[in-house]
Amino acid sequence: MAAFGRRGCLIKDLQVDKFCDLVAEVVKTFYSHDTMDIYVTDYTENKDLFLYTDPDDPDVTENFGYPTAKNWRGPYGQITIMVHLWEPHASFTRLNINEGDIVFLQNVRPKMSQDGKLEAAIHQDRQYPEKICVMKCRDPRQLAGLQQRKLAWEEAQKHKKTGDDQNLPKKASAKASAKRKEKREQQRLQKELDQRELEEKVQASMQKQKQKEDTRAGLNLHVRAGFPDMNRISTIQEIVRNPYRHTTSEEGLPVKLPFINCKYKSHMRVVDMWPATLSDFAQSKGDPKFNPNVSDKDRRDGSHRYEWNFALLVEDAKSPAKSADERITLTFGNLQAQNLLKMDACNLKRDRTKLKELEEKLFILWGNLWERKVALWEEDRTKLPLPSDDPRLQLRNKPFECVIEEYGEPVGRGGEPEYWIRRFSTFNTTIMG
DNA sequence: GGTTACGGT
Repeated sequence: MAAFGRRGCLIKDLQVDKFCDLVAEVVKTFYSHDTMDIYVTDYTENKDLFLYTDPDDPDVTENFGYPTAKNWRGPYGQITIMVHLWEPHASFTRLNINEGDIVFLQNVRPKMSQDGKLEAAIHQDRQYPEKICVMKCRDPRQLAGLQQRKLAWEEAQKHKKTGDDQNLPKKASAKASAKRKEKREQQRLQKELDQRELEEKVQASMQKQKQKEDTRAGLNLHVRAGFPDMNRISTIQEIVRNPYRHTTSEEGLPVKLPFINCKYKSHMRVVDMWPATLSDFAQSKGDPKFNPNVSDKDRRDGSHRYEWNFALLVEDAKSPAKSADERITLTFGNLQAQNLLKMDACNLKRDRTKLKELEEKLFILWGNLWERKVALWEEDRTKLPLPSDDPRLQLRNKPFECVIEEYGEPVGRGGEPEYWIRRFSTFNTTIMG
């Protein structure tokens, strides 16, 4: 995965041929057969950019021989750069990005146009031809900086029009000067306060926005996933076929790794679970059936030491799985389950209160899936999993956002494992009770 | 790898 914001910079700092990443607002798009131009701004000024003049600005009486943009709707000034997109970025952008969107642009290559105006291009990645370097930003922290610069720019434009900064006296006594200094200091403090307030407001509004989008996407707001700045949503296919598993050995031979330690952000729906008895979701470490390598210590106090041990079968929120390879199993050991449930394992066969609590928590996650699983079995011995849109299932559950962690489980005794099993679980994902 | 602050497909 590309390092996020490694070469992040602002339009004001762009230099020809110095690759960089930008977070910017799309103000205009134009496409033609297999390329696309996007005009983006991050509300910082670069004097090498094309000057878009405001036709309503009385100060602009002539354009000094520069071309004007007649139908330009703003923003005016030198804060917008044209970025020329080559495939595959062009198609992706044409389908997924609209004017007004905030985008994260990777590997932007600034260049000079023939008439000396700063422009940029995103070329096809030679090493990974499928890689898309245009992403829509949703994350509050990434958006906040841009929003602040936008507000600051708009504020500055307003002042420019009313001419506030021209009312300062040209000459002043020392006393007046000191007074002005004090006033400036006050203004500075006030500005700092305003800024902090603004930041909080932006944060709050972004969070609200994210919630709104999640609601629109039909996501379960009671399940919270960490890493809010990870906004690339992976599908099961992408996770299963992670291209980074294919690599090269020291001898230069192709190698397929059994697993990769990495994390994905996903939108998932639960379609089955294991084991088939809810009270078996926690197991005693002293039980040799569950823990074959049970130690004397475990056996001694085993009856009091319980661990979570269950699995969930999930599929993509957007597309009901057509085949088994469009689903993955999430495995929950003690740590992952504690994080998901915010509950400690215990003897669920004895503690009915905890069992009820678990049932209620998991209901939030999987809706009526459990009761349908039980009912279908009792009706005519129908077993899950079924396709999630199977009418018999009458499934009423909401997909949720989660961080999925991929890891390898070593198999074999002694030091060197004989082989590894590729496993998935959730990470930093919690059911909010 | 395409031409000029439009063109709006």
